[in-house]
Amino acid sequence: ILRYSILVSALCKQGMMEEAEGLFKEMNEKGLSPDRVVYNTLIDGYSCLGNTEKAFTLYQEMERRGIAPNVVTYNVLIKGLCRKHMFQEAINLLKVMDIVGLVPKVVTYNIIINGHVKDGNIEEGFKLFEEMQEKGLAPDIVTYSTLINGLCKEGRLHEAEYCWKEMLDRRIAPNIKVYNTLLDGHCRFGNMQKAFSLQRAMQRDGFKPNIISYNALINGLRREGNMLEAEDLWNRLVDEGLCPDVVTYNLMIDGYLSSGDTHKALQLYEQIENKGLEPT
RNA sequence: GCGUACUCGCCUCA
Repeated sequence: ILRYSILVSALCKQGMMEEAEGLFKEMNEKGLSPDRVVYNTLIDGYSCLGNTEKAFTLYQEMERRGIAPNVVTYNVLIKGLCRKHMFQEAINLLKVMDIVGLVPKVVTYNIIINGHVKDGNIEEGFKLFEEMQEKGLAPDIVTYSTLINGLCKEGRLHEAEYCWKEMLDRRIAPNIKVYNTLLDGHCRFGNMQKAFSLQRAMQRDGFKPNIISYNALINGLRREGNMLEAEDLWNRLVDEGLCPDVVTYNLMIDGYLSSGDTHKALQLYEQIENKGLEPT
């Protein structure tokens, strides 16, 4: 059953639900009854694909078979609802949890807050941020990162920095993801000076910029039409042992095309053969 | 063994 659940999880992450269902059937036929983890995994798979109906069908099925949903079950259901912007339904599930005696975790709130952020409604996110604390749940690094991300995406960088400081005041140690979030915020709104100084700060703090950090910076330069500096960064990341990924290629190709450098764009396009595809 | 945050695009929602 452990092997199955690992396999099912891998398939769900790839969105290969037919295959996952196949394994699920196979388990049933072999008389191995899928446990809660397997159900949660499948429900999560469908939630990620936006198939809420199927997710809820499985939820009902597990209840019918006497497998009690746990917090993770509700978390993944809530995630699916948030993805479809069904926030009221998500809140209703919180109530259901309460009725069945399950206590939402920080993760549960983080999921909903992120849903609001992706929906462009950060104010709702802050309301939940308050609410979770009233319930005695302490925001963690993901909570802060989610809120900082929301503020950054709206160009509210001062508030993002304030939020960042509050996080540090609470003795929550930053990680590379939060640094990248803020870094991208500065890049996105044209403050490359700040972005580079933040990059230095993260290094001082012991975090080596990763490919995501570089992509954010390159994207900022690309927006400014500064492909020369973008190339410098490309070289630097390679020097540091990082490998440009599909995103890096897409950004550079797009930048070269915008600046009319079709040749360079084509060169990169050809190099990409060994990798994944490119949109734009 | 399952769930939450960061970069281009896609998908999804309205």
